[in-house]
Amino acid sequence: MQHEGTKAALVRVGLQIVEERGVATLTLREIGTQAGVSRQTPYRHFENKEVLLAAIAAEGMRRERAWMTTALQGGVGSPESRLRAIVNAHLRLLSQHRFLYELVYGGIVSKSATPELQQEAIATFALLRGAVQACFPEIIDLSVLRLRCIVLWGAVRGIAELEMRSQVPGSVGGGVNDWAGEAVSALLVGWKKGPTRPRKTTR
Amino acid sequence: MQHEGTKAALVRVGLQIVEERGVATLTLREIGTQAGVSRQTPYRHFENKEVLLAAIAAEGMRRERAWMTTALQGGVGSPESRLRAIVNAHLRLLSQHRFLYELVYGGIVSKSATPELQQEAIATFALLRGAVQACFPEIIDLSVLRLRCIVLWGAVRGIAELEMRSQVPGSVGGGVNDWAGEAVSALLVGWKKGPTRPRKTTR
DNA sequence: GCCCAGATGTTGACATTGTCAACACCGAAA
DNA sequence: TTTCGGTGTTGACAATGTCAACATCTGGGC
Repeated sequence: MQHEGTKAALVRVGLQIVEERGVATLTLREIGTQAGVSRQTPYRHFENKEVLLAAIAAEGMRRERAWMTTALQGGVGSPESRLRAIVNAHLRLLSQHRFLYELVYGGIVSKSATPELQQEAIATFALLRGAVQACFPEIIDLSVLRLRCIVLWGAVRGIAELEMRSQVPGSVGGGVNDWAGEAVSALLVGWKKGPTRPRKTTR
Repeated sequence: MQHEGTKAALVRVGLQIVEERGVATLTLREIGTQAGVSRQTPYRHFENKEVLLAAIAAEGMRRERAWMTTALQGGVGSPESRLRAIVNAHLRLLSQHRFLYELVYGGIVSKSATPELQQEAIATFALLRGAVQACFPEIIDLSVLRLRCIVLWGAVRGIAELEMRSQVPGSVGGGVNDWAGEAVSALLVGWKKGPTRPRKTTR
C-alpha cells in the first residue's frame, strides 16, 4: 500500500482498537490522535460516531465473507458440508475476533446505518441462502426457502450470542462449534425427514 | 401497595422509562428526579448505573417467567405444546415489551452483573430445561439434554434477535412467532427421527 | 433526655466524550 | 489572482456518570 488516505487510516486505527480492547473503550478522539490527526478530524470523513463504527463493522463483515467464499472455493463437497463451512466461517469471526464480532453482530450499530453496511449484510445473507438452497434442491416455494434460511441463520446467531455473552449457565465455553453443528444437523434432519408442520400458531 | 420505598420507586421509574423510550435514552439523573429525589440519590441504592439496569432487567425476567409458569399451569397438554408455550412466552416479551426485551436480552447488562439477575436467568433456563426434558423422556445422558437445551434456546433467541434488530432482509416483520415455531418443529423432528450425529468438528 | 452511628439525601465539582462553530491552509478551477 | 471546496485545527458546550463533602434524620444505648 502507498499513501494511505486519512479516511482509511481512521478506519484502520478504529478497527485495531476494537480488536484489542472492544468497542466500548473506543472514542473518536483517540481514533483521531492515534491516526496522527486531531480530535475533530474524523468528522471530516464520517458524519458521526455511528457511521465510523459502521465502516469498521463493514470491514469485519468483509473479512467474514472472505472466509466464507474461501471455504467454498473449489466447489467441492456435499451441499451440507458447504453449508457447514459457511457456519464455521461465521463462528470463526466470533472465536478469533470476539470484539469485532460484538461490533458487527452485537447490535452496537444498526445494520441499516449505512448503505455500505447494508450491502454487506445482504451479500452475506445471499451466500447463506445459496448454500441452504443447495441443500434442498426440491424446494420450489421460495418462501419456504426463506423461512429455512431465517431459522438456520437465527439459530447459529443465537447460539453464537449465548457464547458471546457467556450466558450458558455452568459452561466453561468453547463448545460453540459443537452446539452450532448440532443445530445444523438437527435442523437438516428435521427438514429432510419431517413433514412441513400444520400451520397453527399456538397462542 | 403502601409507602413505596425509594429504591423500589427508582426501579419502577426506570422500568417505565425503558418501556416508553428504550434504554438508550435513560439517564440516572432523570430516574432520580422523576422518582422525586435528587440526581445523586440512585447511588445510595445502587452501586452504579449497570446495577440499576440489572435490577430493571431482573424485573423484566420475572415478568417473562411469570408468563411461562402461567402458561404451564394446569399441567395439561403434550410436552411439545408445553415447550411451545414457553417459547411463546419468551416471544411475548419481545413483541409486547420490545425495549424491555432489548435491555434483558440485548447485552446491555451482563447476566452476571448481579446475583439477583443471575438467579433469574438460571431459573428461566431451568424452566426451559424441564420442558425439553419432558419432550425426550428417553434421554439419560444429561449432557445430551443440555446440548439440546442450548441449541433450542439459542435458536429461539437468535430468531428473536433477528427480528429485534430488523436484520432480516426484505422483511416487514411480524413473523417471529412463525419462525420460532418452525425452528422448534424442525429441531424436535430432527431429534426424534435423526440419529445422534457422529462426533467430528469440521475445521 | 442526650449522643452517636449509620442510612439517606442534597449540592458542588470534575473528567470524559460526542459534537458544533469558527478559523486556517491549500490546491485547483475560473 | 481570486475563489471555493476539501481538509485540518482549536475553542467551546452540553450531557452524563461519578466522587466528595455536607446535611438531615432515625433508632439504640447511656
